[in-house]
Amino acid sequence: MSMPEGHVIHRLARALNRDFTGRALRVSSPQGRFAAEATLIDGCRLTAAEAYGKHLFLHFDNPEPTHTVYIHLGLIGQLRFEPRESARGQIRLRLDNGSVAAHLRGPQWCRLITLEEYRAAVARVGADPLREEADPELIRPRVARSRRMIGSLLMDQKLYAGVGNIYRAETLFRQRVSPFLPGRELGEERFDALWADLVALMADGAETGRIDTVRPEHMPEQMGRAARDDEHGGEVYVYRREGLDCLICGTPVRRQDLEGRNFFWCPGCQSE
DNA sequence: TGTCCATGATCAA
DNA sequence: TGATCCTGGACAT
Repeated sequence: MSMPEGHVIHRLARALNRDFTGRALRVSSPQGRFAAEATLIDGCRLTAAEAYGKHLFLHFDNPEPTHTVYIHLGLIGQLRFEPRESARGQIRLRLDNGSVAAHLRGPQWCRLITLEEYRAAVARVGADPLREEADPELIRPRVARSRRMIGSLLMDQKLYAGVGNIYRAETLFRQRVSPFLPGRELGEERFDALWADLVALMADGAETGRIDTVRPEHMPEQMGRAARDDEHGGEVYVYRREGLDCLICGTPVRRQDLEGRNFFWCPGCQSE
C-alpha cells in the first residue's frame, strides 16, 4: 500500500508542489499530537516541499522562527490526498488547500523546526540517487574504507539516502553483488555500477510509483500477475520471492535476517 | 476477535 | 541486540 522508500517521498514532494505550494493552507491536527505546532503555521503559505532521501520538508512563510514541517513516514506512515471529510484513522496532520486535504497518518515523526535545524537535518543525509546534485564521490571513500558488508551500507541513510529494503535487495541482485561483501572489497567498478543502477531504478520508481526491476528479457509470461499479487506493487527478482526459482539461474531465492531486516538474494547469481 | 508482519528508525543497555 | 513506536492488511481462530 504505502511504500516508503525514497521514491515515494519524492513523489509526495512533487504532488505537494503541484497542488499545495504557493497557497495559504489550513493546517490542523485532528488527532491532536501536532495541534500546538499546527496552530503556529495555520493560514501560512506553503513555499516549497522537498525530499532528501526518506525525509520530507515542507517550508512555510511563517514569520516565526519555525518555518518547516519535518516529516518522516517510517515503516507504516502514509500521506494521502483525500476529501477533507475522510475521517478514517488518526490524522496527525491535515493540510487543506480548499479543495483537497493531505492527510498524514502514523508517521515516525512530524516536527516543526527552524531553518538551522533544517540545515542540520539535510547535512546528516547521505547521497540521494533521486537528487540532481547528489555526489557519489562524497560517499565513495567511506564505502571503500568500511569493513561493514555492502548489504548493510546500502541501508545506511547517511550514505545511500532513500534506499530501502526493496531497492537494496534488487540492485545487489541486478549487479550480481553478494550482500556479504565488505565495502572495502567492493571496488570502484562495482561501486559505480550500484550507484548508476540505483539512479535508474529509483528514477523509474519516482515516475511510476512502482518498484519494477526485472528486465524485459527475464520476464516470464505468468510472472506479472504473481508479482503484483505480492502487494509491494512491482515486478522484482528476489524481494519476497523466498523459495521461488531465480528468474535467471533457477536457484531457489533465499531469505535471511540481516541486522533485523529480511534480506532476499540468490546464492547462485550473487556468489561474490 | 486476535496475532503477526511490513518498503523504518531510535533508544537503552 | 531487543524493545518500542505508529497503521493496516493477511491470516488464524
